[in-house]
Amino acid sequence: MPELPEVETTRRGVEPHCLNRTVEQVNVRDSRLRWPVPDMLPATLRGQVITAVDRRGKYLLFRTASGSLLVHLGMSGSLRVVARGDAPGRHDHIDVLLDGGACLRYHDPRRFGCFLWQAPGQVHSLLSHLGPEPLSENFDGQLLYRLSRGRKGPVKNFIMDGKVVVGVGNIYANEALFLSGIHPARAAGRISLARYLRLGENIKQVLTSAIEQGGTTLRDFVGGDGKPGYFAQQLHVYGRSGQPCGACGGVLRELRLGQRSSVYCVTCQR
DNA sequence: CGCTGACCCTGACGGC
DNA sequence: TGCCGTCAGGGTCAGC
Repeated sequence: MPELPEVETTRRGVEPHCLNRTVEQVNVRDSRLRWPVPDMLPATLRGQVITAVDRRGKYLLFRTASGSLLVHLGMSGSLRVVARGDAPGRHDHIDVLLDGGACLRYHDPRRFGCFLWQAPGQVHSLLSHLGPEPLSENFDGQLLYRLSRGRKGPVKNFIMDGKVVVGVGNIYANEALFLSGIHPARAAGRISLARYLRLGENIKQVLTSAIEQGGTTLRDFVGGDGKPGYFAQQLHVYGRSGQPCGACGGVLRELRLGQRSSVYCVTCQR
């Protein structure tokens, strides 16, 4: 479900309800996520004050003095604030009860997400090898150009590699490549600096725009405040295979790269 | 080191 | 109506 804009939308939605709140209780109804929810997590988190809600790539970090709750939403996860006493539904696996009456509820049908603990002063191994944030000054086309030299794999897989840059998932990879006029299957190492500079800017632009729109709602994504995102209306290629290209009118084609669908325009993208 | 494919899991959807 | 195959926004890991 979520790419970086959806995770950031979730972060912004839940942050006001969590900041400076004390965790009163953690209820784990199903611990079988991507990795099991640690047995120690509820007791460790109980009584702690949430001092910040941060994001690293597609991970959310709920900071406390004794460590951080590390949450990933996987493909189908969502985190919402509900009223305490709101009955949990199917796939509502975890509740974090906060003082003041709010409840942070983790929902994840496919259970590809995770709910883990990061010790204070440490960086979890899941985060330690991540590349730069795409919206930071540490990321640009220069970086893409430098890291891509000699690489034969498709550029789409390259920009979705979390060791290169975090947060670029299938939707926005497709969109950024379209905006940049780059064919998704082109070998990453055979793209010029000038084109990577454009791609870097377009990645920033498409992610920023999606965040402003509250993310892309496909199926049932909702942000932390329960509202859907509106970016889907602006998608140029994702989910539009067989439809006309908005730029040239040609029919958009689809191919599979790394087990993921890639939609592109044969005329506009080379 | 880079790349490919299997795998984790449930649900929605299309074809028959 | 039901069964079956396919696909879905994530990422890790093994193997070559």
